[in-house]
Amino acid sequence: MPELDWAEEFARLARALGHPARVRIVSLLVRRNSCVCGEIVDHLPLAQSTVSQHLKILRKSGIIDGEIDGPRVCYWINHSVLGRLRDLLLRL
Amino acid sequence: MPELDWAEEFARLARALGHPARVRIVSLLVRRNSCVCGEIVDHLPLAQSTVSQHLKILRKSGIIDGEIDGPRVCYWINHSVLGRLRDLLLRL
DNA sequence: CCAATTGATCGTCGAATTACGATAATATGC
DNA sequence: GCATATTATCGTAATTCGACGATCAATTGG
Repeated sequence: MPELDWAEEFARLARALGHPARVRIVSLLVRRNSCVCGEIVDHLPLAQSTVSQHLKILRKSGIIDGEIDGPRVCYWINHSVLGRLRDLLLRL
Repeated sequence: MPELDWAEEFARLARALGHPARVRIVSLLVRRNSCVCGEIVDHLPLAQSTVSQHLKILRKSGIIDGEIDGPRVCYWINHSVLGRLRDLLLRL
């Protein structure tokens, strides 16, 4: 990852949270510590493929991490990245 | 404005800050208290019309307010809305 | 090894975003 | 009233987003 202007870094993180489905996913993961993809799909009124795309966007932003766990994929919050966003917002 | 699900409210505010130019505008206004449109344009590598569009997006989100001041338009941060976003992020 | 389960990826479509130049609107100052 | 300055809006083109169904890939259980 090349070094990023802070405004770009902030914008990238903000944009990752710029969709209600992604906000709900993050909120769910914050409350659950970790969650398998299928459970996340069950919590949203969206097709599995759509949720998968949102998960990909969140993962690319660094806000969540994921790992294969048997036939499933487990996701969780990357608290240091989320903390970074909070930090950037507080000192904006 | 109809009542909004909190995740949608959060997403709307996050999306408003989901572009580096808008982050820079907000940052400038935080530091300056208030600023006339022309000064904002001078701080960004973008055409006047593009900056005007970004200002409109920020105004629609509620994060900034604006008021005509002679032939100019003065913009400033709406701290209660920005505070609301901070609050939502902290208790996410 | 096969069928079933789980999740990612592909292809596609309509809608939204971002950028710009050109133009319109408004206020000021002469 | 008129020219100037300032900002918003319009029209447009290129790109990205968001949604879906269909399909592919990988793992598990039998």
